[in-house]
Amino acid sequence: MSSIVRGARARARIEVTAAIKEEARRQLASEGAARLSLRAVARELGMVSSALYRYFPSRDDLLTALIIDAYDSLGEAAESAHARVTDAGAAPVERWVAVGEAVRAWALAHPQEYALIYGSPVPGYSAPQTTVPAAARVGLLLIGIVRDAHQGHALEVPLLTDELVPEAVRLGADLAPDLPPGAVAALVAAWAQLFGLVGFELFGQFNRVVEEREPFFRFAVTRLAQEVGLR
Amino acid sequence: MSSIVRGARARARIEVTAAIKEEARRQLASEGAARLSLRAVARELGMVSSALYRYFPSRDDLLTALIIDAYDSLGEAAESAHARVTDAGAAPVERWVAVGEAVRAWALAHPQEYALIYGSPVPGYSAPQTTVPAAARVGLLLIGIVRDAHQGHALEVPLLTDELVPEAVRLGADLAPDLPPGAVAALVAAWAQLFGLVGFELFGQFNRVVEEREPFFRFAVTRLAQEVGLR
DNA sequence: TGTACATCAGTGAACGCGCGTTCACTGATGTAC
DNA sequence: TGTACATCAGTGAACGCGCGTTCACTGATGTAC
Repeated sequence: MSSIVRGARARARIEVTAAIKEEARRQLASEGAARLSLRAVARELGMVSSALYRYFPSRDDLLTALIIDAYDSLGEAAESAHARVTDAGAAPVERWVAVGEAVRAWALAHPQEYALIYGSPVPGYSAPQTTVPAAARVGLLLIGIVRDAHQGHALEVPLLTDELVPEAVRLGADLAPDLPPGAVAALVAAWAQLFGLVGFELFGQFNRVVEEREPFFRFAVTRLAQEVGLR
Repeated sequence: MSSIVRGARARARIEVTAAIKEEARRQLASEGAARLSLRAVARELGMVSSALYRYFPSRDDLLTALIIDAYDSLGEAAESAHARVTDAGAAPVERWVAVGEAVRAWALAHPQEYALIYGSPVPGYSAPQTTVPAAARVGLLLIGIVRDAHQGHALEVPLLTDELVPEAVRLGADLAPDLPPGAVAALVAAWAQLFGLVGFELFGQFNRVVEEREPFFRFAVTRLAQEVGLR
């Protein structure tokens, strides 16, 4: 069966599945993940709650689908921002900053979806392995930037402490065997710190502290790029 | 009335209030903030749920009390770790690292309380101003370390970008008028980034990525200290 | 020191609500011959 | 092309559960005289 010619059933299934996720995302935005309710989603769609079970075997499976979508949506936003500046010939630092700013912009535009993937875990729910590839996209993008800088001999490799050498070597072998371990270790730290900046702004820790958030973020994320060794 | 000689009522009130918070904290640890239930707390204490209303006018007020306690508990842990190394004559970088490690250790020991204060906001709840002083303790500690380094002429003041100067000046005036604005801006960024490292570890982003977490954290938090200008 | 009254912690029933999930069913869509 | 049967989306009722909050009450503790 081609992917275009389809029976009414197959087409309807795709559309209804999309509508369920869309409505669930809407409720996520106003209520948060903990209060996401299958019954409320069904009600809003004019269905009976038990009908949702034709599409998602349980509430957790719906959550998982939303999580994967959120990672993918964020990943796509970051990737396309990165592609835009790369095509314009931007240097590694600018590419790093562009990714950082895309992550921040996406987070501000989708706060509850951001909370779903980078906030406190939903109690009683543990994300299955299926979320891993989508979750890795931003990280891979950052690795790619550092790799390009390294290949262009434009990477100042961060120094390691003795104590971290074995773990840095292991990390390097896992994530980017072609990069110096010091760069990989600094990169992983910067990756976590980037989301620290975004989370603090989004979750209100900057209220009554930082006011001009855009320039502040640009300042901080540029310094992160330099920390990793980009110039 | 002295604070020691008290009637049975006053003493009982203090004890019961403490018992309610303690049990609530226990439930927080196993269920998370969103599932914290007054009825469950009362049940566990052998009381009737309506009796809790003699102590906390609503669920949100209980949450607020837990939030303040959590900030204070974290603040105390950080302050006493800091005092310990300071008394031993540690340099600013070591003091910074000690505070960072205390924050991480507290977070690992109290994950749900950490999530309550630094994780995604609880939907429908907004923290009142009463939480502010407790929330500021770690930040003030970090400012103090940078101030001491500056007074001892051991601070390498971070450079500002032109675009951030006005905000950095404002931040400086607000938080530490005696410090150079560049140091304050870098400090605020490092503060957010510190919690980014802790949050990523705690909320599972480091699973299957970073394995030797203690040396990794020490590496990253030491670099943060250097970023701020500590030597 | 004893008594009358005021305070207040805790009870138990109730209100009104929402939730996830199961199950037997109806009726429309799809498939094999 | 037409018919018999299989598939499956959606229904409606039900199960069993938990929640926050209010309210009139009882009885112990505290206070004033």
